[in-house]
Amino acid sequence: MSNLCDHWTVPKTLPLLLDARPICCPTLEDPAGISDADATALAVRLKALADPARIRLLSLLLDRLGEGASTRELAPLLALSEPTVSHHLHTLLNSGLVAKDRQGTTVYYRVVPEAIQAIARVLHLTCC
Amino acid sequence: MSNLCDHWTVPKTLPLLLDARPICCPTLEDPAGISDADATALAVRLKALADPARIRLLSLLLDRLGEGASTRELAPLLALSEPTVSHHLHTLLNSGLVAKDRQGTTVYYRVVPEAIQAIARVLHLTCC
DNA sequence: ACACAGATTCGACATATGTCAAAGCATCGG
DNA sequence: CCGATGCTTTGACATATGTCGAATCTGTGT
Repeated sequence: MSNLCDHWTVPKTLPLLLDARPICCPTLEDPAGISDADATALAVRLKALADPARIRLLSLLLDRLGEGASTRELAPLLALSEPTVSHHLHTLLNSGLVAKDRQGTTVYYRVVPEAIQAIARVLHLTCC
Repeated sequence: MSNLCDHWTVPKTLPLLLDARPICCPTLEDPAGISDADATALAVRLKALADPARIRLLSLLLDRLGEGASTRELAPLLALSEPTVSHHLHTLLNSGLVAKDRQGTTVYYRVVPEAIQAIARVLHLTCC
């Protein structure tokens, strides 16, 4: 379990880390506040996190930080079908919150803690 | 503007602060990870945050930390109708992210930084 | 009581989202 | 090459969400 190769697929759709710009940027005098593009980019990440099933999924993956877990393994723990779990994992993958690594026929997903930290940092900087 | 009375309405539907339990709670041996109830509670807050319009709304309110702003004032800045802005403010209010204070006929909304900090803390503790 | 200004609620609509069963892919072992 | 195993995609469906115009409500002043 510990000697898996490190072929973790980094998602391409979104950068791994946000550029940590807070929601309220004091140096900008932009009267409209944060830009629509920045707001949308942040919303995409938050949306990926904002679902009970995906939060429980992340929770389970955080318990298996080194190894990761497969769709087949996760589905019964969430009492959801495999297609549904696959769909949620896809969402998490697209937003950079998890990475995947194919090991033969089974695909292992693991959490990407830096991505969660990045969101936490944005929110923290917003209200420091 | 600075001598407004402090009648800010604290929302009743959700506690002001989360109980700051991380997504992965190492002290629990719960095989199913975070409980469904906790996951849903966290998801409700994140969902409130996970929308571009509401993020921009918070951004604008963060620029007026002391005074707050009204629906009428905010709607043109977002290029949205007043009912829509009212709806978003209601969502933010219900999740504890903003508070409101009626001053005559106009209602002033202000951000509740502690609520955002609480979410940031949960995410930070999750991946520390 | 009345009219007005501001905010919210209502009704309607289009779109997005979560879910599953069934079908389709991909990889490994004979 | 073929079957078995695990994962994903597709199609369908119900529900949730964002948006607006119109109607309604709430408080202020005359």
